[in-house]
Amino acid sequence: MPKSRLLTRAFFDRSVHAVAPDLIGAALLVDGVGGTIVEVEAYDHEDPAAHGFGGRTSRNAAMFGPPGHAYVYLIYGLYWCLNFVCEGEGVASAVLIRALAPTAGSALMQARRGMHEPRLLCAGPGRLCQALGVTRAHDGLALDAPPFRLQARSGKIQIAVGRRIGITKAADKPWRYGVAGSPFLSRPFRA
DNA sequence: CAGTGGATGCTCT
DNA sequence: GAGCATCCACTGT
Repeated sequence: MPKSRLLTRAFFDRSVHAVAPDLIGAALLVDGVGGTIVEVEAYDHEDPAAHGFGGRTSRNAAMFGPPGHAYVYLIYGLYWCLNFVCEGEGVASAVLIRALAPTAGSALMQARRGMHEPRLLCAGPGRLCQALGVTRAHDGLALDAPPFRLQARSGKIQIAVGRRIGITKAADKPWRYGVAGSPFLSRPFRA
């Protein structure tokens, strides 16, 4: 087994704009199922597009909790989205996990998704939560303990930057990060 | 390929 | 009651 550094709270207790690109290439497993993170977006506490911007509510409570924990919410009444809480407790900044390159548990992911094309198993925030079985039950859970397992990126990689997807407020901010050439992105990065 | 619209339900105003 | 950090099926080139 190659040695691997697990991501703990200290990793997330930094600016969300530093954490987000550092998550590209990291391994994310939930109950042993998952893959390599290839796309994320940063949402900071002064960001009108961020759920925590308007203050604490019952939905976004986990965003105001300690760093290194999950914030999971339901979007469009249909799909779950997984975030990693960053910066200090009470700051309400988080990284949205948008796409993985599947590496573990593909059969289970295919069954959960009801489809078989590897490229689309985890290509999008809703899709990857469906594939990994992430639901409201994971909201507020620590990321350095089961069912989560997060391993730091080992090698050096080239990280692409672009505008965030699917939002109307602060849509011009270049806070989307990813692996430019990956076939597992929710959408390609513009050249 | 690109573009459009429906599904579906929770949260906040 | 409006809006939503989405996805899929379907249309038309």
